[in-house]
Amino acid sequence: MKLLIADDDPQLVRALRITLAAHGYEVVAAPDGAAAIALAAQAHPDIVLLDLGMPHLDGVQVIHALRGWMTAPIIVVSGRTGSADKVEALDAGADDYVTKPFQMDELLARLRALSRRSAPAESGEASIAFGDVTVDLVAKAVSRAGAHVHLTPTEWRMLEHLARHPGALVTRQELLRELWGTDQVSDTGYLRLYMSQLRKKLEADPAAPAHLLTEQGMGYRLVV
Amino acid sequence: MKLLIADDDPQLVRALRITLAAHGYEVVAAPDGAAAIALAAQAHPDIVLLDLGMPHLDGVQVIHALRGWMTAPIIVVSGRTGSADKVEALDAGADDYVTKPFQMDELLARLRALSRRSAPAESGEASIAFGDVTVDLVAKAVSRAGAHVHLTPTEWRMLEHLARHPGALVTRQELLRELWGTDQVSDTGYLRLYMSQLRKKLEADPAAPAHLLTEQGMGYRLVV
DNA sequence: CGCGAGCGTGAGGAAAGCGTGAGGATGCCG
DNA sequence: CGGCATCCTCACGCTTTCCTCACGCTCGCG
Repeated sequence: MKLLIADDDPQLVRALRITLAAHGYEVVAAPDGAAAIALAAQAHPDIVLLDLGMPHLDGVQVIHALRGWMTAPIIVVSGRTGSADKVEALDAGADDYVTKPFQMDELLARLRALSRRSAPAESGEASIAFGDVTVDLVAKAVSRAGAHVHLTPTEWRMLEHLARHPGALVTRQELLRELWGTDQVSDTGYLRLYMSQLRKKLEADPAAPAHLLTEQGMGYRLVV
Repeated sequence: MKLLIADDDPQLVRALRITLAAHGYEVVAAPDGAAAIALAAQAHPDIVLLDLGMPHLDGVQVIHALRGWMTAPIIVVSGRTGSADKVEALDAGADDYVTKPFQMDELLARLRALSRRSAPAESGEASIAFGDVTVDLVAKAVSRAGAHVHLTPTEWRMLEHLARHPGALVTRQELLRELWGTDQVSDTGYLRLYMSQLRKKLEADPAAPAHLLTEQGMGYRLVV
């Protein structure tokens, strides 16, 4: 998560940089509006932290300029507490407005709230594909060569679990616990049966599976 | 734009309702947490305005409950100014936190900022079509081969929910929560009945549905 | 070359889930 | 008060799914 800080107060920037870096953010900083715009264009930050009281270029103008081409959330940090200033900044395109002085944990929480909302829009790992099969984890739908494939609930849950860990080995215990809520390792007859049916529905040659692989003595693996 | 206000102060609710209605919002209100959850399930608000200090159910619990199934932005309005309260609410899933007393124009600006950001994510199609049936989600009207089809309220809400997620599997829990606001998984007699009636009205052959499909053991799916 | 362990797959019965007709309960409106 | 639309309950028969059982196959190993 990359963060652009635009503020002309070196001490505040220093404090922010240390705290934010400690919380896993990558931080870049600019001391005035013009530099902030240039840096945003170059570094593509995920979130912008923008001070309103910078020299040479009004904060609202900076917001307008940024909003001209980027959609990342903008949090305004300002000493002005009047509602007119807040309204102006928010309507210019800011997503949040925090007044100085502020508690660091509140700023961090607001950062989390914004990144939480913008994250799913950007990187939706909602579906995975292997061979001519696509698995849509949100719609709970499976298609093969464009045609919808019908799965029973147990088949689906089994495939879903494998698809959520593509490439990883999934042990039999894990699948049993996931599908039947039991830790019984006694008989694994179910697994063999349902894996067989999945392969019949999804593999070109069920006898020689290319993606739903067996790891003898361990479990199963979905390779994409 | 529909707004849900959850607050136990009748005077504040009244003031908010008047101001927000004057700015073009459709307003529904609930006096406590449980009612807010039920109303949210029923009314599909675009934004939720949530007071933290309500009786019977903690505001944070309400946020968790809402976040379990809906993604609309939540603005917390609270008299508590401590950063710990803010962090807790934001991390529970709230999108913004405004402290009382607040300026109405600031709240309006924050509403605009949130709706601006969530609008493109949520905006689905205004109407969808399958077979010889057209579902107009804005006008709440259904036509088949050009002729208007009359649906009862429950039938409509069921179809609407399916139509808003075309191709996706909709679980029975989801529909029950949507139509009856309950988490009862006990008996699903309603669903079977209303689906039967929908098919009679919309499918060429109700016995062999082509679009309103059953996924045994899971739920229903509308394929276009 | 025989053998046992692990795996794949077909068949079939039991159980759960589903569709639908009939009809009572409820609320609305003239 | 009576007609009407809607919601919901109940019961029955049918379909799908689940799971057991049995058998054949592959592969590593002595």
